[in-house]
Amino acid sequence: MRVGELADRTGVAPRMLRYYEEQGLIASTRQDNGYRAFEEADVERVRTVRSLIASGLPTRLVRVVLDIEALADDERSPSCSTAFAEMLYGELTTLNDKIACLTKSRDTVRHYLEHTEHSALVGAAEPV
Amino acid sequence: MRVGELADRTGVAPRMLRYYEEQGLIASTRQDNGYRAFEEADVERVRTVRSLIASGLPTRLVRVVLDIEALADDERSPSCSTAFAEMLYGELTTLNDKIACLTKSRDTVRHYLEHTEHSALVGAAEPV
DNA sequence: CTTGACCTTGACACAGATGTCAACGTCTAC
DNA sequence: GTAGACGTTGACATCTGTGTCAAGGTCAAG
Repeated sequence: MRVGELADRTGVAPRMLRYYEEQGLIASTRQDNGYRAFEEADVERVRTVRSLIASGLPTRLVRVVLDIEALADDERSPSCSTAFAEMLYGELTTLNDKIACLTKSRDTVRHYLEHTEHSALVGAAEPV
Repeated sequence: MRVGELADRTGVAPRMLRYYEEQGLIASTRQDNGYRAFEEADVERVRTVRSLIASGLPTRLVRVVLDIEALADDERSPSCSTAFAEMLYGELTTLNDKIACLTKSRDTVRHYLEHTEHSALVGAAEPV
């Protein structure tokens, strides 16, 4: 599919899709006419990219996470440099901190809403 | 305490503390000489602000979360406009999405690390 | 009184994510 | 073949969160 369709299906502007490609977060082949060609799987990938970026990860880290996700199934006992592993471990810690912080905020907001006369709204959000 | 001490104790540059104040995320009184005066509780508050911003929340939302947190203990059955409640509900959904996305990425990274020869690193990170 | 550490405000600069626009090529439909 | 929708690249603008610096006030120590 071309960039416009991918944009329609993900809700992400073509401009940003090109930017993500430039940053190495998504890939495309080229048609004879120079148009980008994306695959079905890119729809999911773009959604993941969006979420990760919205969650405060810089593109450079999004790339790492996606790369790891990609080889997770094949290479089950991978070897990597200690430096890389330590970097990942640092990021793991950062991710845990972010999750903890967001969870606390989420609970704060939810508890607040539950105590307003609009508490019915909260019904849908399942506790974790 | 003055801005320098708060900076030392939070690891956040004075420049950013003034910025956060400008954005309404923290408050200070002024001494006679014009110096900002912060309270003990601001140390925690600044840490919270940092975490929330690092988690991708824009300052405008950080303000809302902190405001809610502040009145959570006093006003237990607050009344607010439907529009505000709906906005909060929307943010609640966003927070849940971010948490889910970060959790998935965290698990991806952790599982990867566990399968490398550096798996010993992961020991500290408790599963959630 | 001077020095040095700390504070003030204000400005300018920068990076990352994003919007917008121009100039131009491609393709479909009339 | 021309119009219109869509694609391409490249440039510039904007917003946020930051860093840095200048010009100046405050204050404690020598």
